[in-house]
Amino acid sequence: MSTSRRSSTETKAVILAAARERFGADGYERATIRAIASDAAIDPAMVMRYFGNKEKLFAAAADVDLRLPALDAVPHAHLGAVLSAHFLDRWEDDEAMMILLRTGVTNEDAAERMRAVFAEQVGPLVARVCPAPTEAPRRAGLVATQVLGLALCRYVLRLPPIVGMTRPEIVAWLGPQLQRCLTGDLGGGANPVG
Amino acid sequence: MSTSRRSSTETKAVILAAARERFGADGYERATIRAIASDAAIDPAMVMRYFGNKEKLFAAAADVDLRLPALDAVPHAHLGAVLSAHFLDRWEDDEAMMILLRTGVTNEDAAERMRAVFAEQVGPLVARVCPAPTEAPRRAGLVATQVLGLALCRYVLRLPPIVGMTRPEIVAWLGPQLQRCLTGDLGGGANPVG
DNA sequence: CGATTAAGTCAACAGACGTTGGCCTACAAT
DNA sequence: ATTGTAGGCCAACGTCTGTTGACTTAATCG
Repeated sequence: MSTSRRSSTETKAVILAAARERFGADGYERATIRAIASDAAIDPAMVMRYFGNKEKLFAAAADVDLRLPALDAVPHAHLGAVLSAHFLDRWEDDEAMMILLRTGVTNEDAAERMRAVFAEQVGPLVARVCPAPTEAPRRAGLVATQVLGLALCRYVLRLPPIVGMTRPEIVAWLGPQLQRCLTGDLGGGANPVG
Repeated sequence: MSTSRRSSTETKAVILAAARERFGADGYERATIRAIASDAAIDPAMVMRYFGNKEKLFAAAADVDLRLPALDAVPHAHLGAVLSAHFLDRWEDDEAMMILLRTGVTNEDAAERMRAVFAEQVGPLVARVCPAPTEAPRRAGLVATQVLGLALCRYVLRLPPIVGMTRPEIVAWLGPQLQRCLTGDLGGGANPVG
C-alpha cells in the first residue's frame, strides 16, 4: 500500500488542496511552488506537470463560487439576515474566498476575478430583489463593501474586537447592514438620524 | 546645480517618498528595493545605508496617523458624516493608508500595525462619544469594518460601481453607516426592518 | 516474459532578490 | 594644495524563485 502509486487525478487534487491552503495563508507571492509541493509531499516538478504554471495553478485554486441561494421565496424583510448567515458560512468553509481576498489586494488578475464574482454572482441576485433595477450594480457593490470589510477585519487582519464577536452576534449586526444595502435608502434622502 | 550633491536628509526623504509610492502600489513583496531606488534615481545601496533594512524602510514608510479631529464639539447626530468625510480625505491624500491596507493582508507586521492604529486612534475617540464605554472597542472595530471595506472596494479592488460613486454620494452613504457603528443598536434588539 | 506508458524524482538553469564591501568623487577645512 | 569626510556608485555575494529536461521506477498490456 505504501509503495503503490497515486492516480493522476488524485495527485492533482492533493496539489490543488495544498495550493489552496498556501495561497489562502500566504498570498500569491509568498506561496511558493516549492512549499506547495512540499505540503503535498511531492516534487515541485509535478506541480508544473499538472498545472503548467504558477499562474494557472493559482487560477485553478482561486475558482470561487458563492453558491448564493435563490432568494425568491425569502420575505424581503429577512434578506439581509439570510444573506449574512450564508456569507459567513461560505467564508468559513471555502478557502477560495480567503485566497481571493489575500491575493486580490496585490495581484491584478485576482482583483479582476473578485470584480467578476460580485458582478456576475451578487449582481443578478440583487437585481431580482432590489426596488429599482438601475440601482442593482451599486447595491451589489455596497454588499461587497460590507462582506469584504467584515471578512478583512475578522479573518485577515484579525482585529480582536471583531474576532471576539460570536457568530450570532455577527449575523445580528451584518443582517441589517446588508438589508440596508439591498432595499434601504441609498443616501439621497434627508439625514436619517434619530 | 546639476552636479551638486543632495544633503543626507534630502535623499532620505526622496527615498522615503519613492518607497511609499511603491509599497502603496505593489505591496510589500513586489515592491523591490531596486525598484524603489530606481524611482528615486539612486543606487540600491543608498537605501540600505539610510534605512538599514527593507523591513525598517517599510516601517518608516508605513507610519500612519489618522489625524482624527476632536469630536467633542460635533453634535452626536453628525458624527458619522464628519467622520466619513474625514476618512475619505485621509485616504485620498495619505499613501500610508493604502500601504497598510495593501501589505497588512500579507504581512503580519503590517497587520499588527493596522490593529494598533484602530485600537489606539479610533478606539479612544469612539470611547468618548459612544453610549456605553464597554462597547467602545467593538464599535471601533465596526468602524474599521466600514472604512476598510469601502477603501478596499474603491481604491484597491476598484469595483466599478463603487469607483463610480461621487464623493458626496459616498459621504451620504457612509455617514449613516458610521453613525450606526458609533451610536446605533449593536444587534441585541429586535429585528429593525420596516 | 518484454515493452510501453504513466507517475515520480533529481539536478540544474537563468533570473531576481536583499544585502555587503570596496571604491570613487565632490565638497569643506586646514 | 592637501587632507578629511560624507554622499554616491559599482560589482559581487549568497539565496531563493519559477521552470525545464533527462533520468528512474512502478504499473499495464502484448
